[in-house]
Order: sequence, then structure tokens, then C-alpha cells
Amino acid sequence: MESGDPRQDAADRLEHRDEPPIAGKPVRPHRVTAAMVAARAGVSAATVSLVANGKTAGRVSEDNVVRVRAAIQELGYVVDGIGSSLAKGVSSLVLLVAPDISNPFFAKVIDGVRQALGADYQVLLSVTDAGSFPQADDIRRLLSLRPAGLLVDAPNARFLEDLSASIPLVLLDAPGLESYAPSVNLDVAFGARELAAHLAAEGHRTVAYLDSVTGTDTFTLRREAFLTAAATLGIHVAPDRIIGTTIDVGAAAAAFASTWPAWARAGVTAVVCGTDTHAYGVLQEARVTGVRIPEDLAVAGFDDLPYSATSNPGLTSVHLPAESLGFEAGDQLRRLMLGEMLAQSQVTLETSLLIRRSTSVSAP
Amino acid sequence: MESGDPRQDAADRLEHRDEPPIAGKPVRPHRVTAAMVAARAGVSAATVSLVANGKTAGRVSEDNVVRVRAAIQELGYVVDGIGSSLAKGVSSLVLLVAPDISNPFFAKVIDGVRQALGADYQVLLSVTDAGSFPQADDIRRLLSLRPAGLLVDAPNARFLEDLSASIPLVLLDAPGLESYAPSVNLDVAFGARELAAHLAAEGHRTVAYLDSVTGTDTFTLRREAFLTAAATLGIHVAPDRIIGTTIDVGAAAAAFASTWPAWARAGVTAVVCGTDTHAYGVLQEARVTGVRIPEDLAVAGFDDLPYSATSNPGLTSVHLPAESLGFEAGDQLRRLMLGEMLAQSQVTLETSLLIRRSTSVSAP
DNA sequence: CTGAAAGCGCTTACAG
DNA sequence: CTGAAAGCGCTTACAG
Repeated sequence: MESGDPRQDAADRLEHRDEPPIAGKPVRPHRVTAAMVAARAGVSAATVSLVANGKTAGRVSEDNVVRVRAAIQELGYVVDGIGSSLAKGVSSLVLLVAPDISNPFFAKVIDGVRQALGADYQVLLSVTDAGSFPQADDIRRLLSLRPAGLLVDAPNARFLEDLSASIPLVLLDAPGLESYAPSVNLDVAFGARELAAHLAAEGHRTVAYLDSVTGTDTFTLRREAFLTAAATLGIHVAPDRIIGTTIDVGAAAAAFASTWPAWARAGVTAVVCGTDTHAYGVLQEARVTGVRIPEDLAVAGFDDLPYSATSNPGLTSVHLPAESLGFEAGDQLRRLMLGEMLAQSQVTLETSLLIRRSTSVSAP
Repeated sequence: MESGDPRQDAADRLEHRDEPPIAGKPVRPHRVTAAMVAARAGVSAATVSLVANGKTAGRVSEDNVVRVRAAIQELGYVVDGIGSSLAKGVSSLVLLVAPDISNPFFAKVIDGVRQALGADYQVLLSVTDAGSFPQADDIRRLLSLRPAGLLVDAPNARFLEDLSASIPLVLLDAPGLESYAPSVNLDVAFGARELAAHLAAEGHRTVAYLDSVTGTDTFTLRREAFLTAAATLGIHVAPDRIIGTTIDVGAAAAAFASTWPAWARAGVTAVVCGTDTHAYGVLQEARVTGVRIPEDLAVAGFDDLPYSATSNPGLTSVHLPAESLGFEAGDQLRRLMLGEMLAQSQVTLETSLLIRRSTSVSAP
């Protein structure tokens, strides 16, 4: 693990702008500027700017385009983002603010965002303490970087009040907050109703609900939609059969372990979980306790995380289109940043129920 | 879910810099500049800058400090990051580049980084497609934002070659790459040796290894350190008893399911996993198959994720100090950004073995 | 202690 | 098609 003399090695390789932080001679690589490119190509800095930004159509002679491109290549010129942003009044940064990045679901959302925004924007994630949103102060400093746009995932009203940003802004997964900004939401209610119908069809009449206690609106929505649909289908979910934990397999398992005896006595035959993660806890604890899934207890969740397809048994889950969520939000934002009108400022994406073995013996 | 008319609501609230993207009257909130503050306070812009940056000691009269502060308050002035960066030659951005953010481990690393860097720097996460590093082009564009420093987690040599950045740079979890830049590493070898000793003490002689197939050096290090220590302790790990999967519970479970019969026949009594996530797959599949943990098979992992303490049975794991990793790296970087010398450019953090029920019936 | 001025690197009307 | 010039918002020697 220890290399010869890492200290000296590092000093040899590192080049620092001002002073070499470790040792050695000051290396000061001078930034390549548009002026340098211009000099080399025998044109003005204005022309270099035009070429570098691809705005040459009818404004720069083919000759000069070629000459400038060559100079850019040779010198390894990259347009300075700071200078450019100051002149343009806006940077090419898109800031993505999210409370929970430790989630395979979120990784897919990001993929979607990047696809929608392409190479024209640089997507950076605002990093905050786990589960929380940046403070008003942090926000102000971030906005002083003049981002081209802002994407906010699963926000709460308080954060949006503080924000009051005057830049293109799109919300993701922000049910009930559509009044603050254009939003892309998931129709979790639809999946919840499908799930209720499925459980009813499987003959379940007494059901429990394991909720998520994070204060994000989507969980309230999932629960209420399920409970409402269940009620109309003759499924009974007594209030004391609704419990909640954080989004953590262990916490869910522990909660299930302590409540299951009472639930079993009450005749509960199915439990719906606010997230797949909660459901994993139930699946696991059920195995330990010898509760057979789905014969003794049917289990279902929301999210359709990758693992739900490969778990044993597979987990029935309401599929949420993570990548589409990111893509649509990115696409809306792109339009806003281009100054286009939004055909619809509120997009709702469909969800669907994936039936697997955890609720149905006949599932694949 | 549908509010009255979300489209119109959004239009009412949004204020956009250039044109209102949806409808309504153009609202153009003029940016508050230092010049405006100066005018209000009856001083020059230079004085405003001094006050806003807290460089007043012996340079601005108490009177003016008070007056400027008041004007800043009243106008809600925030120093423009772009203008400031251009003048200073560097921004207050710290870029964190990492291949895998969907990991509770990484969330803790970030917490550590933020603690070390405090409010003086803005930490933003470079977002790339899952599991990959930014391309050389992306890097160039990011560097054109003139970040104050760069933190790179679990890099590979190729990325570092491409990078060749001339700004303060610290690597995290980059064993064997110390020659590229100052690094903070984890002494995973120590934990691996502890684990080998523990298994030897528990009487295991025939052991299997479930590796991670991502090409990150830490996994090679974990495996080799364990195998080397095991060999000296009389533990036998036949080459064909080393298998690998991606970091995914389902994949690990499937791999274990298909190999276990052969392992059992060969007399394997313990399996060491490259990550706790792999181990969860084994724990789960073992339950399904009726393999008793630890009586029939001892299971251990690396990472000590939160769930390993609450799983059933608890998972024996090599604890990796995620938050310290982030803090130390952030601290080193802070020093570099301040132009300080680094006392040591290579820091290695201790790891430790946490013994739980998955390897020891007598564990708590 | 204070302010005028130069300069950071770029983009964009503007005049030619 | 081209370039000189102004300007984006700030910071920092510099002269006073």
C-alpha cells in the first residue's frame, strides 16, 4: 500500500496554480485564452468566440473557421466558463437539488436528466446533509453562480418558499406543489389502486400498511390512494394496522417483528409497504419467523427497485418510471432555459403494478 | 393530485430572467450589484467588496463597515460568484467526482467532506452515468468553471491520466494511485487480516470468497490481503472457490445459489464477501435454502453498512470509516487550497473488524 | 482609511 | 465577413 515515497511522487506530478503545496519548483501553467488563439490564427478574439460557440453561420469565412479550429486544437483551448458566464449573464450549469441521493431510484433519475440535457449543460448535484435540503443561505450562494436552471427533487413547501428563484425551475416528484413551478409527477395513485384491486382479487380482506415516516408528500399520496381504493373494494385496514418506519430494511424488519403477532391474531393476510425497501425488511423477517410468503402473508411495495425482480420471492411492486421522471424534468427545463413556452407545465407519468410471487403463487 | 389549473398557477408564480416561459407579464428582477450597495452606503465599490469579504481589518473604518453592512442587508446583496471568480481567478466551488453515489457509504463520505470544508466552499457532485467517470471532455468543461479544488473518489489510473489538473486535488480510496496526488486511503488490509484471524480462531479451514467485479482497486486489495493472511493461518481458499458478481443483492444471491452445492460438497464452512451488499445476498439465499448461519456457514463482509448491525443475524464486517475518509480528504484539500504545505500527502485510516452473529454464535 | 482604475476572459452589438 | 470597443461584476494593487 505504501509506495516508495508518495510525498515526493505527488510533488513531482502535481502542478498548482499558485504555489506548489508540497515541494518543488513553482509550476504555473498559463491558461490558454481566446486572445492567444486569436493571435495564432491571425484573427480577432471576437472571431474566436464565434467559432468556439458554433455561431459561424454567415458570420465567419470558411477560411477563418478552419484556421481558428486548428489553433484551438493546437493550443488545447477551452472556453473559460467564468468569463463566458459573466459576459452572457448565465452559466451552463444545471443544479440538481435532492434530499436523498443514496437510492438506486435516484441514480436512474439522474440518468434521465442527463439524457434530456445533453452536452450543452453541466449537471451538478447539490450535496447536503443526508435527507435535508440546503438552507436559504446555501441557496443564495448557489444561485450566485448563475446556474442556467434548477431541478428540485421531492421538495417541501418550505424549501420552495425560501427559494423564490428567478431562474428556470422544474420540480420532480412534488405532488401538491405544482403551484410553485412546472413539475413532473408520478401518478402513484393509479398504481396504488391497481394494487388494491389485485389484493382484493386475491381474496385479501384484512390488510396492514407499513408506511415511510419521511415527510415527503409522495408517501402520503401512496397511502391515501391505497386506503381509499381498498375501502371501496371491501378491504379493511384498521387505523392501528398502519405503522411507519424510516426507509431502512433493518428498521422495517424490527417493526414488523414486533407487530406481526398482533396482526396475525387480527387476521391480517397482506401488508402493503410504502417503499420496496420497507418490504425487504418484511420479507427478511418473515423468513426468520417462518411466515410463508405469500401463503401466510402477501407483501407488496412501491418503487420497483432492481432487486425486487431478483429477490426470492420476487416482490410485487408499483413500478415508478425513474428514468422517465428525470428525462421529462430535464426536457421541460431545457425548454425553459431556451425561453420556449411549455405546452403543459404539469406532467404526470404513469405507474404500473408488477405482480410477482410475493403476492401471487401463480406469478412467474 | 390535479390542482385547479396548475398551468396558470405556475405562470403566476414563476419569474424568469428573460421572458416568462409560460404566460404573463415579463418580470425582470434586476440583480443587486456592489455598485448599488456602494451608492446606498455612500462609499466606493471597493469598500463594499472589502466588507462583503470580511477583509476590513485596518482597511475600513468602523463607520463604513456599519453603513455597508446595513446597505447589504437592506438590498439583500449577495456577492456575485461569477464576477468574483473572474476577478480572483478561482471560484469557491469544490467538485466531488465519484463513480457510485447510490451507496449509503458514500453519503457518509460526503458528510465528512462538508464538515471539513465548512461554509467557505460549495461542494458540488459531478454526476455521471452510473458507475463511470466523466470523460476527458466533461472534465475540461468542469475545470473551466475554475473550481477551487477537486476531490476524486475511487478513481482509476486512466481517469487520473486524463485529468492532469493543475488545481488542488485529493484522492479518496485510491490505493496504489498515491503517485498521482495526495490521497486518503483505508487500511482495508488490516481489517482483512483481522477477519482471517477471527475465522481461523473459529475453526474454519475451508473458505470461499465472493468478490466484487467492479474494477476498483480496493476490492483487489481486500481479497489479496484476506487470502494472504488466510494462507498463513492454515485457511484454504481454492482458486475455484473465488467467484465474483456486481454489487447487487440479487446477483450475489443468485451466484451463491448456484455455487453453494459445490462448496458444501467441498467442505466450505465460511464465505467472505467483498462488500456487505454481497453478503446480504448470501444471507438471504441461505435462509431460502435452509442453510443455517453461522452453524452451517459463516458469512462476513466489508463496509459495515448500517443495515449490517440490524440484520438478522447481524453481519460480521470490516468497518470502514466513511465519514473520516471524507473529513480527512476535505481537510487535506482545504489545506492545499489555502496554499499550505501538507504534513503528509498520504493518509491511511484504520479499519476494524466488527464481529456479529453471522460468524459467531456467541456474538451479541 | 478611501476611491479611481485596471484587469480577470469572454460575448455582443456596432460600425465598417 | 471582420475587428475595436464596451461591458458583464468583482477584486486588488496603487496613489493619496
